[in-house]
Formats: sequence, C-alpha cells, structure tokens
Amino acid sequence: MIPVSRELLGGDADVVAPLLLNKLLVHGSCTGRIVETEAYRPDDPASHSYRGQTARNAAMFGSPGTLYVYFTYGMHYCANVVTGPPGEGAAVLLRALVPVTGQDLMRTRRGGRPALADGPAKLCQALAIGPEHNASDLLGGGPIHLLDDGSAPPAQPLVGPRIGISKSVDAPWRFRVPR
DNA sequence: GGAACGATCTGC
DNA sequence: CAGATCGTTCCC
Repeated sequence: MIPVSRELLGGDADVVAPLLLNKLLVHGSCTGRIVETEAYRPDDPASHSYRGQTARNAAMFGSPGTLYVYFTYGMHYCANVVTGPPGEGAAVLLRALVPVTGQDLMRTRRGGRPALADGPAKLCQALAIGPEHNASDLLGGGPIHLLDDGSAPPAQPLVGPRIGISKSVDAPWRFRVPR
C-alpha cells in the first residue's frame, strides 16, 4: 500500500486517466476503488482550464497529484486529480468508486440511499470531499490520499465518450473497469 | 449590472 | 423527464 507516484501523474490526462483505474481513494475511515475516470486536457473546450487560469480553477494549474474540487449545478461537488506538468491545467475527473471500507459511514452520508459512489457528485458526498479540500495534495500529508495497493489497472479498460458535457462529446476520454 | 449555463442527482 | 439551486463566466 503505497502512494501513487507523482511521476505516474505527470503524463497527459488521457494517458493517466486509465492508469488511475483500480487505485484507491482514501479519506479517513472510508476507502473506494476508482472504477471510472474522465480526462480533461487543457486544449479541450470542455475543460475548466480551456480559457486559462481563474480563481475557481487555480488548483488545476498546480502540481500533479493536487486535488481539484469544483462546485456545480448549485449543489454538487466533483473531484479531480491534477495531471501533467505544473501549470499545464490538466486533470482527471473521478466518476465512480466501488466502496472498500467505511460503507456504513458512506451510506449515512448518502442519506441511506443504496447508490453510494457511482457518480462524480455521489462519490464526493460518500467520502465527504468538499471545497475545504480543494488544492490539497493527494500524495502527501493531506487528509485525502491516492494509494496503490498493487492492483494493476485493467489491461483492456472500457473506453467511451465523456458524459454530461456539450463540447467535444465524441472524444473517447472516459474509462471504466470492465465487469 | 445582468443573464445564461453548467464535468449532476433525485423523485415523479 | 424536469426541477433543484447558485457560483462562475461572459457580455453589455
């Protein structure tokens, strides 16, 4: 059980996104295995970084391994892992986790609903990831950790178009662990 | 200063 | 399938 290497996260977002599959996201007693990711490159019109750095997306321009949390639809938070060299503005959206530890707490945080972390906003709610965690380091002494337990990413991840965006909808930058 | 629009989720 | 709900961005 070791932190994901910063080197691994230094590549292009669409290369790193499938490599994050099967890694673990840990916050306190709650752990989830990452089973769906989505790449956002800086040259992508659908990326928050496309129009340059702003107060909202500043964390995206940090070092690889930085957590970028954003608020959307007036009620939801979503979590990204910053990738690429510092200042580039690339990230991988975490879209789904399979709960590994802390299911009871996750269920409580999810209001008793059965779906715990199978969506980008749901996983933030389940792991209690919020704006206070924006720009924290996932590979260091921060509250949230990105860990490698030795499980390899899938040899043949399912690849498809991204979801919930209106630009670059055809780019095959969504990755999933096959079941 | 104002309006439009979301990297979503839920309940009907 | 539409409503919730508000920060960010962009345009005037």
